[in-house]
Parts: sequence; structure tokens; C-alpha cells
Amino acid sequence: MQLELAAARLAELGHSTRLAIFRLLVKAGQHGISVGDIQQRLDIPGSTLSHHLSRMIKVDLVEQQRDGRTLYCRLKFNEVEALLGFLYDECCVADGQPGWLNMPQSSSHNSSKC
Amino acid sequence: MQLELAAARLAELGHSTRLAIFRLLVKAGQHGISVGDIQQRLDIPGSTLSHHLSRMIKVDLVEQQRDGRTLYCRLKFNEVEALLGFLYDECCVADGQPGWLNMPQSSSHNSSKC
DNA sequence: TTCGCATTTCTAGAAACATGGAAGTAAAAG
DNA sequence: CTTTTACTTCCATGTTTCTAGAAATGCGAA
Repeated sequence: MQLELAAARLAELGHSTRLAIFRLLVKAGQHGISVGDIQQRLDIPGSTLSHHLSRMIKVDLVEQQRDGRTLYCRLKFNEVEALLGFLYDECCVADGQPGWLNMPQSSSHNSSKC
Repeated sequence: MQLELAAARLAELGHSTRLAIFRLLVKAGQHGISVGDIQQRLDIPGSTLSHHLSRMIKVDLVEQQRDGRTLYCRLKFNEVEALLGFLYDECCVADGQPGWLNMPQSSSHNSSKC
């Protein structure tokens, strides 16, 4: 992934409402979650939510699929992985040598040098 | 780390110039790199660079240390790790169970489910 | 103390973003 | 057909960000 795309995606995650949406989408997994559900959980106006979702779709982090009148949103997990991969490749490895950053290996942070 | 802080930090990384700065800072490691060096490498006006650096400092991703008339910038690696840890904890693990995202383990992406 | 280099602060215009009510569209239900 | 539900698009408004020149500051050297 090139720097421009990574920056665009990070910018979308860099907003508290959208990061909260992202978090719900991760928890929802492959199955996805409906726009209405997100709206209820975050308690925000529909138009506002729709704006945020469309931004996340534009940078290809999210996709939608209609089922009747319900729209399901799903994270594009491959693209999220590509973003994390960029952070790892460009930022965690320095000059082809093991870098300075630890990548987390578990929620208790028993990380090892990468 | 709480969502608000993570979002603020991601937002700072979510700008192509600042992501390029971040990349240089990672490569520079603990030693750091001078403002002038960054300016030369990225070929941007000093005032613009200073603006971006001060934003990164504000969210505690970067620190500076003066040596004579040269200012060295260094990544706050612990804080970057905290950010990656947040992404892992909140977004890579779903409901306490192994989640849907792979964390990269090497630059060739031979990743394993996390 | 005056000079020059390194960097920041000031300033301001242009562009992008965030928010949410109102109106519009798509699809099922009545 | 009409209504209801689910969601989007339009629109208006206020806020923040980006950019970079100009002026100011910090600091070492001559």
C-alpha cells in the first residue's frame, strides 16, 4: 500500500465517532451490522452516521449490502490488514533490520520485539 | 488507552506529510533526527513542517530535544506501541475471543490469526 | 555584540470537515 | 395505492485544518 492511501485510511479512523463505528464493525465480524443498529448503539442522527459511513466506504474500509430494507455494513478486513501491514512494513522495520516497535501479540501486551 | 486519545493520534498519522514524517522518525530510531534534516528530506517549508511537528507533539507521539541550535525529534515509541495496542485490544479481539484480523508478523505477511 | 543559522510564532486566505434538520428514495407492509 | 420503515442526499452553518510568507526568537560563532 502506498503512503497516500494509508494516510487517507488512518484519517478516517482518526475521528472518535468513526473509530467507534470501526470498533462495532470489528465486533460484528463477517456478518456485519445494520446501519440502524449502529445508529442506536452510538445514539447519533442518521444523517451524521450516513456521512461517516460514506467516508469509510470511499477509502474502501467498509462495504454495504442490502437485505430488504435493511443495509448491512461490513468491514473490509483485508483492507484493514493491508493498513496494519503498511504500518508494520514502513514503520516497524527500519532499513530491513528489526525495528524499534513492538507489535502487540495479546491483549495483555506480552509483546516481543519485531 | 481510551478511544478519544487513540482517535486523536490516528488523525495525526492520517495526513500524508505527517505520515512521511512518522516514517522518517521510525527509521531514525531512538537517536532521532533534526528538524532541518526532515525539512531537507521532505522538501517542505520550515513553517509548514513546524506546524505538523507541533501537532504530533501535542498528542504525545513525538518529543524534541535541543542540542546547540539543532532540535532533534524523536518518536515516543511507547506511545506508538500504546496506540497499536489499542487497535489490537479494541479491534482485533472480538468479545474476548480471537478476532477477525491478522496482525502482521513480518514484512512478507506470513501472518497468523490473532 | 553582531552575524548567521535553526526553528517557531504570527497571520490569513483557501479548502476541507462536522453536524443535523428537511426532503428524497427504496422496499416491504397494509 | 398509501403508509411505514430504513436509510441517503441536500443544504446550510460553524469549525478546523492546511499552507506558507514574514517576522521573531534561540543559540553559537566570529
